[in-house]
Amino acid sequence: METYDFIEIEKKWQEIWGKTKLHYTDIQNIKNKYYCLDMFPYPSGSGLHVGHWRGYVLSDVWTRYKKLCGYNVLHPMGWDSFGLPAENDAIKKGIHPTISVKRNIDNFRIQLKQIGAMYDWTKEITTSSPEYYKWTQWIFIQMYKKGLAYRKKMPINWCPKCKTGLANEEVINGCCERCGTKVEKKELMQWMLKITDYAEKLLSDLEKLDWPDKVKIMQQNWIGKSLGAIVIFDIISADGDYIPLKVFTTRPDTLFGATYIVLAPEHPYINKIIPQDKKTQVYNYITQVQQESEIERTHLLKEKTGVFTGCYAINPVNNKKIPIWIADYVLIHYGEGAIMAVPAHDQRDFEFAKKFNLPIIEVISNEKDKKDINGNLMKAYENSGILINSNIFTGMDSEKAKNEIINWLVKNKKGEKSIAYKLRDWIFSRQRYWGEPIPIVYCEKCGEVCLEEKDLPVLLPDVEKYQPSGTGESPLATIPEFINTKCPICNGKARRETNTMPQWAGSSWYFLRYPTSDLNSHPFDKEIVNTWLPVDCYIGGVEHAILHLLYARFFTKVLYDCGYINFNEPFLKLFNQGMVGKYSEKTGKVEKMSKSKGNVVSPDELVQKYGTDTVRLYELFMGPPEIDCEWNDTGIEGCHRFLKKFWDWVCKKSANMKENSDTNILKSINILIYQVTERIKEFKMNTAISAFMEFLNTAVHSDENISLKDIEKIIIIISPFVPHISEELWEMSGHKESIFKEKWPEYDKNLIIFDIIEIPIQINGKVRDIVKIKKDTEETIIFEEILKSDKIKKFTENKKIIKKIYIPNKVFNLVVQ
RNA sequence: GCCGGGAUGGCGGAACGGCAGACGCAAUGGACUUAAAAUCCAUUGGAGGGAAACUUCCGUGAGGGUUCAAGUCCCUCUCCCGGCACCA
Repeated sequence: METYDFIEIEKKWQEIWGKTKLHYTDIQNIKNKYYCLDMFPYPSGSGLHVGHWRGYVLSDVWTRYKKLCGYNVLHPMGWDSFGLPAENDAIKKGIHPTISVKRNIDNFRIQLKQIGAMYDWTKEITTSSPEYYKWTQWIFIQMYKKGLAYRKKMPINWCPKCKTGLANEEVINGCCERCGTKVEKKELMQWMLKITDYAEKLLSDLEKLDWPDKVKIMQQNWIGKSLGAIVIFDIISADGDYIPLKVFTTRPDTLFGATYIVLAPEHPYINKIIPQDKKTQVYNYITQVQQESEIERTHLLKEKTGVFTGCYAINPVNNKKIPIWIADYVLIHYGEGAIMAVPAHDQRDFEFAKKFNLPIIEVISNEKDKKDINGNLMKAYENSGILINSNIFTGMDSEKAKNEIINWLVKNKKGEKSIAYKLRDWIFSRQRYWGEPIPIVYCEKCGEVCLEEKDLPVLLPDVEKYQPSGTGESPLATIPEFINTKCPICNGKARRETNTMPQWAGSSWYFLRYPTSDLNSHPFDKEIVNTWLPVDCYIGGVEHAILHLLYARFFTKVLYDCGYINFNEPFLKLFNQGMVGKYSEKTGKVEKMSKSKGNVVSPDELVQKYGTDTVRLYELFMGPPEIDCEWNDTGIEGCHRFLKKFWDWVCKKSANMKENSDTNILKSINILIYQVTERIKEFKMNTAISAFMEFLNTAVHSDENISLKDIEKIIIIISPFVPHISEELWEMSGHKESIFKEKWPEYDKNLIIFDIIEIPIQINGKVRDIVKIKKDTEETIIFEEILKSDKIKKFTENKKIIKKIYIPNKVFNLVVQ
């Protein structure tokens, strides 16, 4: 009998797959199409670790399973190769990003092939190649033409270390997502994408997606829709004029409790309304706020600060004159950048009112909350209730009052129903080198001009210095050959935009490019994209739950509205594999594997020692694929033992094959097929593997005969997990063609049912005996059987059976007293 | 603070409301071997009783509840992980 020589076997089959191109997809054949997509990696210099393997092995098992089920599967791979790390590397080591990226990609491709995964390498794409980013620029143009891309001077999140602006989504706890440096504010002209125009669609379309609830909820919260009202307060300005001021509130029912107004420090009205004598004080405060970083300003424990403007506003419902304040707890970019403060019913307003001694008027009754000795609230009451101190609305339920007060406001032209979203427009420019140049020029005569498709791609020029200037300009700004250009309209002198796009740009549409990755005339073939997309199953880490997935959905919706595609969601099903962590000596915690944490486990030695198939099996066996896990080397032995045992068993049985399998083993095989099929479908790969182990444990102890046909079924159903050994065993049993051209076997429904079953007999809920009996035996007959049992008699003697519960074929419970 | 998710042997983890701990690791004892590795066999949640076949009680983070029956459903709490964070 041959021994299991995994090194030879794996080498052999990876070579054969490379030659036969078995897993290359015929895009023209749209029958039974299935698009399975991995989130494409950023090709870092440190290569793949066992954490990367987990997702790729999972998607490969799923892909191979789908192929065996008769689907024409597209499973491509590519590189998200623009972005900061390559550029930082260039700065540090002086290697041009084009070169380091290419080297890293070549290395990644080799490492991915080591997994033995079924990628179609003819569809490979690289976001930093001009052939690709030409079309990223093209999409930008489409957005520009629709008015979805615009320029705005605004304070952006500035990372002093990366020397670039960051999207709000890239700021974690006030720090740079990438390097952890405290983010500062910097006023710069920025390109923005109007993702807020799509807030409602991005929110409501979540409903139709087969995504983990967790991710949907995260996106929901990120978009942050709030129903409320805009209320118009008239301001009496410094000059005595009345100026209408809009505020947004979700609690119009508390309008009678509004005791002051707060404007964000950036509110445009401030200049207009401040009386002369207050100017110094107010501007000092605003300057102070501007100097604070976002993290300081938004720190929750921070005491409220603010300044009185010296002006007043009129509450439209009761004509009360209330003071207008400026405070940094009101944010300019949300709602109207101004609020009506209701300290009795909003904790933030309450704290502010307490600090500055502003009046607190209760307008929702509540008896439950404790009050101090003077009968004052100790904290704001934020729930609903019955209105008090609210004129004609007094006595009304607050939910009803919301509508009634809005109606009153509408009737009196003092407000309206309104919706606010937390989602903000997407800051789309980066002051860095290694990204897609934004296809815009500034002409002396024509001003801002967007390029046309024929002008694309705007190529990224070679530079000698990658260092960002730090002034907020990209390194491109130092290259005259790049900047100086001609206006496409008047042919006059023009300057190029020097900002580049963020890393998220290329990954926002790459799934559209794969099916026709070589197409030169268009970003994608409309017809082919419409048949192959949306992606049927998207597999990747949960860390992209908000950013990447939201941006990709946004791009898809824009292209849909432009008529380029006929679907408006890119990913029908999403599966997030859990991360693989390991204890880091540096941080003293179990963390995601990374070079900087020093906790990376390379698969190389494991592959050498046990083989790819064993590593694949172990990656899946460690636990449920969606749950995070901690890497532990010791368990891998079990998976290797199993494969050796499986190899030996198949070899031994093959030497002595019979025409038909014997009853018991046939039954076990059918149960195995049933279990494995169901568990793969549910992505429960760990339990699918234990089903194989259980089967083998009984099979090796059975001397029953087994037929070739049945042994082949087992090899087929194990092949998605361990493709190399399966191909070898398949070939050894006399086949010339790849096992992946086979069909997934069916199980015989009649064979997975047992005729004789064991029914636990419970007394008061505790199992006291088990009876073996024919399936579907009548209750009365089972009961007679039960009474014969000595074990049961022990518990029923001198007792009364007051209740009998029989759950057919499951359990029999006697309640005795 | 708010929103998610979780807590089961020494460890990773199984369990449509129906025999808790499948499968694997580690450990212990044994077989084979000059010896070891590999392999195979047995034991392995805790406590008690029995010479033994066996048997009783307790056990799924804590405390309540629903149910004939709860790891699973409901309420309260503790701890851990993830996301958001002055969003009016």
